[in-house]
This record gives sequence, C-alpha cells and structure tokens, in this order.
Amino acid sequence: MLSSTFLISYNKVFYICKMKKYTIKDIAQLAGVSKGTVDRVLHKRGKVSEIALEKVTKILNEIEYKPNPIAKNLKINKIYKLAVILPDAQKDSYWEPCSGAIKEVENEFQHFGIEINKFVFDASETSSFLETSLNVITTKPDAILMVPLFQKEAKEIVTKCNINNIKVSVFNNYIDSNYSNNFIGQDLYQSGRVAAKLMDMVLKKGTIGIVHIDEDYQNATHLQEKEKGFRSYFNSLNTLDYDITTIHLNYKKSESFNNSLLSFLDKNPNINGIFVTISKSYVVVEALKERASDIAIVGYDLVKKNIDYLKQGEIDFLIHQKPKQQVYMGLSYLAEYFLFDKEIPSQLLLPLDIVTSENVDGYLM
Amino acid sequence: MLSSTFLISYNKVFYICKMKKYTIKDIAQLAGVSKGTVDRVLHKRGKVSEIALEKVTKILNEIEYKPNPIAKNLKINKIYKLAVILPDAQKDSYWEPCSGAIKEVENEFQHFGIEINKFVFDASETSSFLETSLNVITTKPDAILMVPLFQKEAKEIVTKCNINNIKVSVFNNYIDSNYSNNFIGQDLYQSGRVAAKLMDMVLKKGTIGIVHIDEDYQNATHLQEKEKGFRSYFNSLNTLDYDITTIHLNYKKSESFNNSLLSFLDKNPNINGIFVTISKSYVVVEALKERASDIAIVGYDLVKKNIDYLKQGEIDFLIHQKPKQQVYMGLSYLAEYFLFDKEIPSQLLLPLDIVTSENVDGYLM
DNA sequence: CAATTAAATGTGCTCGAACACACGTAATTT
DNA sequence: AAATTACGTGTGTTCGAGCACATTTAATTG
Repeated sequence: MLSSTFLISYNKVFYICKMKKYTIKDIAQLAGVSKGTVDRVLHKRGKVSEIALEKVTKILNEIEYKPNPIAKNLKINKIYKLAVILPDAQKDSYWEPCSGAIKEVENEFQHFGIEINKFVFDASETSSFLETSLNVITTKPDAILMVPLFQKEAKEIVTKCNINNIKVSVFNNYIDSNYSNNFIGQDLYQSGRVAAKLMDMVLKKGTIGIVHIDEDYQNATHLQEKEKGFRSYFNSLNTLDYDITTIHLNYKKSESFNNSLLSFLDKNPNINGIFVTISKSYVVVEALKERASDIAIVGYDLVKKNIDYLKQGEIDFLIHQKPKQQVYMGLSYLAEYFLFDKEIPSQLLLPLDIVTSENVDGYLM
Repeated sequence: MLSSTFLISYNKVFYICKMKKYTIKDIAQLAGVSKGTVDRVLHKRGKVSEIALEKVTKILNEIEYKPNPIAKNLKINKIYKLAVILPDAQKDSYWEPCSGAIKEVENEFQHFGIEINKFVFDASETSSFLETSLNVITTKPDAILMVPLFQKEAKEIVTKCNINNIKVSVFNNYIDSNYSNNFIGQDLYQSGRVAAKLMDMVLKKGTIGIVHIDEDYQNATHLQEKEKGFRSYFNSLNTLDYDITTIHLNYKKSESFNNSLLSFLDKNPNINGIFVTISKSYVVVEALKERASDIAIVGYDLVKKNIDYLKQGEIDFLIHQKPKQQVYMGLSYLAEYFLFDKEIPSQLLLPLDIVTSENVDGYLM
C-alpha cells in the first residue's frame, strides 16, 4: 500500500510527514487510463469496462484519494441557500445573539457559495411559526435550521421539507428523532442536575422552589426535563435536609405575577433557594425586591437583566444555554455538509456552562 | 454605488438578498480593460497607465470586490507548514488533549494545503525547550504555535523566528507582547477571581489556603496572577469573615509533600477551603485523605485524577483551562491567516469554564 | 523618418474536479 | 458488406485568480 503519510525522525524527534496529495490525473496515470475514466469510476457513472474499473479501483485501494474540495467547489459554483427559522428576538432577547452567529457563519463561508437567510416568528403564536415556516419552504432553500418550538407543527414542516428535499436541522428544542436527524442543544435533564448541584453547594440544606414561568408545562418537555434532573440530584443525595416545591407562574398577566410568587413564599416561609427554569430569573428577582430576603437564585441564560442581577449578586448562578453557539454549530455543519460532504452528527450536546458574576464577561462575545 | 446586497420583502418578512459576486473578469469588463490590467491594479504591480488605473479604481470603489480565496488557493497550491511546540503529555497529562486538537485542525484543513507537525519538550528542562524549538526552526515551518513556558528562552526563539520570517503564536502562557502579537489563553487574574467567587459561595466565611505546587513562583507570573485575582475578590468584599494564607509546596520531593501540607494545616487548624493554583488538586486530595476533613477544594484542569475526585465529591470545583481549545484556535487562526488572509487577533481570551461533578462530562470531548 | 527601446496592455496557460462532447472500436442490424 | 447502434474511452472546456509571455502602442534615438 502506497501510504500517504510516514514517520521520519529528525534529531530524535519523530513526526509524521505528509506525502504527495494524489489528483485524478495521478490516478489516471498510475492506472494507465484517462482522467475521464477515473472520473466515471469515482462517480459511479458506469460506461466503464471491467478491466478499466479493476485497474482504477486497484490504484484507489493502494492510495488514499480524497478529492480536493476547493477545486470541486470552484467548478460546481453553486450557491447553497440555508434558512434559519427562530423566534423574534424583539419579544425575547434570549434569541438576540443568534443573529451574530448567522453573520459569522455567513462571513466564514461567503466565498464558498453559502447564503443564509433569517426568518423570525412570534413565539406566542403557533400559527406564526407555521406560516413563517411554510413561507420559508417556498423560498426553496437547500437546508433549514429551526427552533421546533411547537412539536406538532414542526413535524408537519419537517415532513414537507423531506418531500421537497430540504435538509432540516433543529436547535435549542428537541424533536422526535424520527423527524430530525440533527439536533443541536443541551442535555436538559443534566442541566437540571447542574442547577441542583449548585444549589446544594450554596445552601447545604433548606427549602427550594422550582419556578416555571409562562409556558404550557404539559407540552413543554424541556421544563419537565429540567425539573426531573433537578429533583433526581436531590433524590440521589438521600437526605432529609431539603424540601422541594414546584410552582407555575404566568408573567404575561404581570399584575398577578408578583402576588402569586409572594403568596407562594408566604405559604413556604422557609424557602432559601429558587430554581427558575427559563430565562426569566430577573422577574423573580424583581418580585423579591418587595421584601428583604436572602434567597439563592439559580436560573438560565445571559439576557441583559439576568446579567445585571448576576453582577449585582441578586442571582447566584446562571446556566448558559448558548443559543449563539447552537446556531453557529448548526449552520457550520450544514455548510460543511454541502461543501465538503461532512457528516452531520445526529445529536450535538453543548457543554453546560456555569456562569457567575466573575466569569460572565468571558461569555459575552 | 452598486451594492452587492439589498433588502427585499417576502410576505412581510424582510431579508437580505445577496447579489452577484464580482470576479476579475467582471471588473475588467466594467472598466473596459483586460483582466491582466485589473490584476496589475489589484496587486499594485505597476505598469498601468493613469487612465487605466483610474477606470479600474473607479469600478473597484463602486463594487465590493473580494477575491475568491478558493480559486486563489487552488492556483497558489502551496503547502503551509505549521509547527506546534508543547510540553510532553506523558509527563503532564494536562497537555494530552492538545494532540486531538492538532488532528482535528489537520483534518479540517488538509485539503487546503495545511500541514501540522507536533514537537514536544521536557517541561522540567529549560534546555529541552530551547533545543526542541531550535530544531523546529531548522524544519523551516511557515508558523509556530508554542507554549512559552520559559520566558527568556521563548523570547530568544521568537526573535529567531522573526529573522527567519516564521509567524509565531503562543498559547496557555502569556509572553511580552513585544515578542508575540498573538496569544491564546485565559485571563488568569480573572480566573483567580472566579475561584474566589466559588469559594465564597460554598464557604460564606472561614480560612482559605492558597496552595502553589512545584513551580518557581517568582518566575511563574501565571501563578501570581491567579493569586492576585483570588485575593482581590476577597478584598473587594470588604469583610473580616475570611482569612487567606499562601503556601508553596514541592511535589517532586513527594515524601515531604504530605508532611508539609499537613503541618500547614496544623498551623492553620481553621482552614475550610483550599485553592490549588495548578492542575495538581488531586495530590492535595490524596494528602488530605490521611485525616478526616471537610475542606472545600477549588482547583484547575480536567486531568484524569481531578475528574475522579470531582465526581466523588472530594473536589468541589475545577476551572477548565481548555488546552485543547487553545491549540485548536491557535492553529485555526494560523491556517486561515495563510489561506484566507484572515487577521489574527492579538489576544484571544477563552471563557473561564466552571466545572462540577454534574457538568464535567460535557467538557470531555 | 525608420529603427530601437520602453511602457502599457492583452492573451493564454496553470491549479484539480466535473462534465459535455467527440472519437474510437466492437456488436448488432438491414 | 455497409450501416446502425452500443459501449468504452479520451479530449477539452469550465470555474477564478495568478502570473508568464506575447502583443500593441507610445516614446526615444540615430
């Protein structure tokens, strides 16, 4: 076998030396055929005699041929259209950093013929998601990266995409793997356990409230996962030092929000820790301001108000769900899939970053 | 100005539409000259009449021309050699993950003509660093990415590289910016503050020991920085709740290590927290095993034994210095610098990841 | 004013892969 | 046996940038 790399030693230091990169022309020469024949073998276009096929495959087995993606791309000269579908950042600033990721990927791949378009929907309206997604499909993109906020509708869209030969990746929210073979996000169960661990470190013992805000808990499996993970940590501690209670609040009816939370605290006067399962920790902080309290708060996401309260010491820990990286990774994978035939992993779970007042700045790129 | 992008609206959704990408041929046509002339203008090769130069620059100002790096690369067809110089991972497993990063970058850029060679030195021998580095220079790489463990010698090497027109990036350890305009690592002062914050969260008050192990503290600015940051956090708390003491230990003479540490604890019986400034937290844990204790430990780095003790609850927090990402970033920047003329930032500070038993798995890629 | 030199400009080949097309040879048909 | 088809096979062009070389035009000289 004609290896393309071999070890050489130089002053007692061994290192790998890369050999010549083989081109189609080289293969043609080695096999004693023309580059056209090699090309037909490589692309399985047929019209090749058994003798020629044998000669070429023999050489292909001996060397390690990988087509030069540069030249390929230059010739193909196709513009791949990627579409990103995500909730409107004006209504929930959690999604704000995603635009930056889109620009970065666009910039990185602009010369390779990657075009990215962003489409937003109103996260409070199922119909908005559906409508926007259908519009996107009519723009005939090569791939869609989306937040499948509404499971049923998302599956409908995915099915439509499959029919139209549009590749689909989803991020942030999980979707049944029958529908998408490419998810970028986090292990939410484990993220609940991280929150629990942090709470445990800070409190040692006490009463903890799990606060869910605004979402339809029954259909929000992501909240359920976080709660499960959180409770599992304390269960595995096997101690009676902790008491855990769950409450569901609605912030859209904001008049009632503060009252509900405060009356919850009245009913559970020993609460010394609150775990907020979505990015709205700041509304809990603001509600608590009405009374002096020394309650540890662990929440999610680096939105402006959360960061402020984190730095002020009102929030103890935030877990970073990294929407920007999710988009960045999702788009990069799609781009490299089209350009360089790179495989897309079926699931990419990002690390669960723990953020405090002292390291938050490093995460704000 | 002929803009290359413009906004269009589709069903109330505005998005950017990319226009034609201009080529040298296009510019030649627009300016009414040949592509040779455009080429001469672009590369400032002279031999262009003022009239032609004016015509071409006029067009160049109207459109946004960026040469296609793909085509450029294909034509140039040069193999860029990058060298990585780092301590031997067999003697300090902290460096182990770096090899993975090298392979990844190599894999990613192999078709673009990037070749990477790894060279290791014995971190305990200044001469080994110097010798290895000099050897590397004789291999005439286009760039070197190195760990400037020994400041004086590293500066010598950098100077030699400058003479030989070899680009230098440094990672993990900072070096005077007169010598390198490209550092990848972390803000160590801030990482000391993160450690302090975590300690504060866990302890609330008490006596804390800062443990430096094995290194020449006077010349190890990285340890000094961490200590400074750590102490600055507690100073800014403006409280008398904490007492902080520093101790320097030597692990190479391991017989004495345990005794020294234990006698330190005897002298400071109230210690309830230890901050270990390098990756050897596990040796502290092992020394403490000899006596029952409830001391919180905050340390650095995801080396095998640290991870084990973290999961067992013996270590509370680890700060991840991300050697692998450092190498990955450093090499990627160099590759993109040569291939696509991308600018290299003078300093890239990676986020300070806080690792607990519950999120450690996500960082072990 | 023709001859020479200099300056400006255009043409054409290269890189590697993809693909259209043309050419060849053998098998089949009329 | 000539004509038609089928099937292999090789050639040549394209993509965009870079650069060598050829060509044209202008300036200078004898």
